[in-house]
Amino acid sequence: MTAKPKDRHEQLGQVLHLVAKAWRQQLDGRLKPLGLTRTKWLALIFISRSVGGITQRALAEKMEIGEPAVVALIDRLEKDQFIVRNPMPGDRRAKSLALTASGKRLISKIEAVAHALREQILVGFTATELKTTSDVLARMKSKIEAMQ
Amino acid sequence: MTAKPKDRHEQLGQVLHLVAKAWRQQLDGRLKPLGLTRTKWLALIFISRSVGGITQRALAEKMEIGEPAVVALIDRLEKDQFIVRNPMPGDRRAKSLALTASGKRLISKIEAVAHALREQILVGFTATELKTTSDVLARMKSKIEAMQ
DNA sequence: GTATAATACTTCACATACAAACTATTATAT
DNA sequence: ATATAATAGTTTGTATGTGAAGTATTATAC
Repeated sequence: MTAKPKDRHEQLGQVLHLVAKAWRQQLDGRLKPLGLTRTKWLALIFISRSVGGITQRALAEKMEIGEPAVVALIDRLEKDQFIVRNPMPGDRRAKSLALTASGKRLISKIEAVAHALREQILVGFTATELKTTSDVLARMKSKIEAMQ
Repeated sequence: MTAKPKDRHEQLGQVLHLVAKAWRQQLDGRLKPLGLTRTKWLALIFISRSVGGITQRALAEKMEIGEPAVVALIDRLEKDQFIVRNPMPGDRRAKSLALTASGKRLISKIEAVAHALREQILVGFTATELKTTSDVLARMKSKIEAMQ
């Protein structure tokens, strides 16, 4: 009795989670000296990449966390003086998040560290391997998301 | 100017995290009707797979979380009556974790749900694709872990 | 054989997530 | 035009994580 193809990949899900976790932990470790936690640097990156301000609602969606989590997160980042809540022109309900000068200074350091780590991790794989992996992961993501 | 190979895979890290997250969220959603959270069902699986009891320290290592997190987790699982803390023969410092009858009943349901989801996600990929992806992810994990 | 170090668990303070309920504002339906 | 919906943000309660410090027990060094 030969195992079905899929059975030979029972560990794939496990490995997937472990790699993702290890990657995050490496990045966390390297950004910690800058006084940043994962949630904080992720938020800073999303805010910096948005042009003309971003609402808390939009940030919550990009980060795939809830609005209450964003409220607390923004509270902390504001206390750190990395960002500010500005009024949103045309909608008095919403707030427009923006980096402070101090926050902007951080961003380039964050991006540099993330880029260096990615290079370190991806070196040594063939273009074909990386392409297949990217494709498979992207298709898996679509498939999972299609499950509602 | 052509992009270097690695630059074409800048999104790989992002996709990797998003797939892992989507997968976890699907599983979370399916196990929620059983009254379980991710941390709880993960702990139950590790405990059930250990023969002859497992210490909190060992569980923390398998789950890759800290000991204080395990203490709180075991408190909750004990309150749910899924597990019990037994004295560890030969070492009065340690506790031996074991499933209750109720906990054992849960395990088969958890494993069935996880297996069904994995099947759903992995169907439609070729054996080659899955093998390459598994290999790449496993090598990435080793490489990251070798960074200390 | 006792001082010291390591180990297993716990507690505390805090960061971070979710769900549900609340407030203020804006949009929609009639 | 006003009653009703939806939206943006907040608050609250609970679950879950980390780091630092504490307690009890076991192992090690001399």
